[in-house]
Amino acid sequence: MVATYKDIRRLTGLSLATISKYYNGGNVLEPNRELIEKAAADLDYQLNNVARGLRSRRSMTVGVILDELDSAFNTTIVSRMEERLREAGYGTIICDSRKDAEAQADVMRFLVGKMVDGIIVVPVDDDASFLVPARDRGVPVVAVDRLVPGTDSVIIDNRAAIASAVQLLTTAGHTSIGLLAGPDSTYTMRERRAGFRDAVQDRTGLLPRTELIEPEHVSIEGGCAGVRRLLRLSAPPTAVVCANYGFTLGATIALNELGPESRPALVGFDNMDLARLIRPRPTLVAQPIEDLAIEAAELLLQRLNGDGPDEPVTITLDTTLMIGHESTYQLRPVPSNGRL
Amino acid sequence: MVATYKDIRRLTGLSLATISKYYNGGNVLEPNRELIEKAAADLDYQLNNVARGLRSRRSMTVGVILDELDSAFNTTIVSRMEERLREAGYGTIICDSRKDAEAQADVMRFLVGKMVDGIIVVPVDDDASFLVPARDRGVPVVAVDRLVPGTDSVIIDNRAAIASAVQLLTTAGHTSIGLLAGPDSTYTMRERRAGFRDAVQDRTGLLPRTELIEPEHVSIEGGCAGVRRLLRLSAPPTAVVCANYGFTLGATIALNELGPESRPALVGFDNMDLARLIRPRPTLVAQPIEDLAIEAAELLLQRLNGDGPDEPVTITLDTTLMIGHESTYQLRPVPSNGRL
DNA sequence: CTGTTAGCGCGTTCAG
DNA sequence: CTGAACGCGCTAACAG
Repeated sequence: MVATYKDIRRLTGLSLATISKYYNGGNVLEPNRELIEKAAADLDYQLNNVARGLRSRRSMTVGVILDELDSAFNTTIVSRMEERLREAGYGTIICDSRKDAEAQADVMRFLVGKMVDGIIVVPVDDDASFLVPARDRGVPVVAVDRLVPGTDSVIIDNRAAIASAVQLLTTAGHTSIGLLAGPDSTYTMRERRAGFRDAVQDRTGLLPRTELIEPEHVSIEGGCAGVRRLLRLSAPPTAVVCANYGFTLGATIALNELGPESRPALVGFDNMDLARLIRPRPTLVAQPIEDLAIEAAELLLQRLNGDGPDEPVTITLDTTLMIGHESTYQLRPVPSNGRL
Repeated sequence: MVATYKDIRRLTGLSLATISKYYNGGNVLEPNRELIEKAAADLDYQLNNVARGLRSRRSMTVGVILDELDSAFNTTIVSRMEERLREAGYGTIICDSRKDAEAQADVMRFLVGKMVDGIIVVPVDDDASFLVPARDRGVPVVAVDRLVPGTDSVIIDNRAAIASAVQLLTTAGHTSIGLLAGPDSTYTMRERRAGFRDAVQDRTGLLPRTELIEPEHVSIEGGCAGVRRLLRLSAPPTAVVCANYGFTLGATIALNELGPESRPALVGFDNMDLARLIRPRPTLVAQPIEDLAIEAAELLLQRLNGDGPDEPVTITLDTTLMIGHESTYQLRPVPSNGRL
């Protein structure tokens, strides 16, 4: 049987109130303090945070809803959040929505029923109706990697991210650039695609040929298939930009099967470990994933302490272009059109 | 304010007991049932699992302690466990021990204080003393990927795993094989190293030269450094076996910098995604990571339902040797010594 | 500073 | 089948 205040009372003769005060930082006479500490040690006593939360209405746990668990992106997100949250005394309940809106709504109800004090979520799509249960109960929500109107959000500057990739390529002389991007239903994909269009138009003065934008299922397979499809075009692009990590993996796999001569330039997205594994060393748009997680956790903690901003805020972080081996972004042979 | 039974009572005129019964599968008269359902819908009522757990002494949450969060192995582990556990109604609190025994002990106390019903853990080392708080409170623990005496464990057959790699290499004619393995303090490393020794002796009739066993810091860097050190030996091995995923990555990186002629054969460990990214396609000892997670979750659920075996059990799963491009495991040039 | 008395939201006896 | 009463472990008023 696990020990409770009553057991400590039995051993010390003190009242429950005194014991409670001891555990809540109140002033307790030195001899009593010692009595309690001894009894607690003897009983191997452990505070019951559940009962405690019943009164204080704080479970000291937060829910984290990810759209998938086994991706490098979300792995880093979880890791950093858990670190920061537990530091602040919070437990982290993770839930995988598996990119399914219904599952996401289920999970939200599940977490609300678990009385979590706050929720961090990477939403599956733009439909924010799943947030209702949290709103109703005043549970603060922070969205990550998606802009959710009316809700605290921590995102990256997706348009600038893609623009930096396009700029690198156009500077290297590319004028025909393909993009591998997912459906517009996802915020990041929509933004990156728009960023691509704008940047290409901006840099080359032309609208990108629509064939160069390949809407694909967001996955490694999609990246493989997409790059192959791009290269089968009558006028294939000389460079390809990948709008996320899965596409980058897939495109790399597909390109590995090509000879170096016919290989287009490639700018990938995300994961930095990749840079060390693949030859030629890839050029990547690196997201500040850890900062994304830390900022989100910090923002939620502020809300939980009641000292956040009055209005919902949006925190936007910048990406970094990691230049790889030059063969990954330069034309080869290099028919420099004078831009470089 | 969030609704409680009392609010439902107010709207229905029923007693708390009846409402409780409704939510716990008891028989309630049809009209009353409808009353409750209507009131619950109006109030947007949500059962308070915390209060509920106070009495039932079940928090319906389990703790999962990993030695690191951002590794492909643990990512898969978490993903599958969360899936299975939530299916069974349990929330999953994840904690990262960061391969630190003290942090692990902290986390254990944290979880016990959170009244988790059970714990799944990938322990950092062989010291099982951190389990005491759980034992004291009768919280069932399942260890994953480590054999913990007296505790339910789900592991792979590490010796056989390495033996399969060695067998492949010796069959291909290799007699001088290096191993990249971590310190003996980790169960898996100890087992894989022992498996290596046994297998080499078994197959070649010789004890492996000790220089060929490189104890390294378990990391990508260790893999890089280890393989370079092996190749600098006066008589470098013609093949290298990696005892984990990090080493495999590191070794691959290091080998990428070598010309194909001087490149030793390589058998890696773990992650299957890797196989698709790297050229030449690597040969890998693939662990059934998902099964590891599922079996562990299943075992814990049994314990939570009180219908598990009387004694602690050990579940051992088998690995699969994934043959990559033949250049990754065959001698080149092939001085077949008649074994093949 | 300490003890007493009420609950927190819900589950579980018991009567009825 | 339903209702009243009590208790889960702890915190928050208030008195002393």
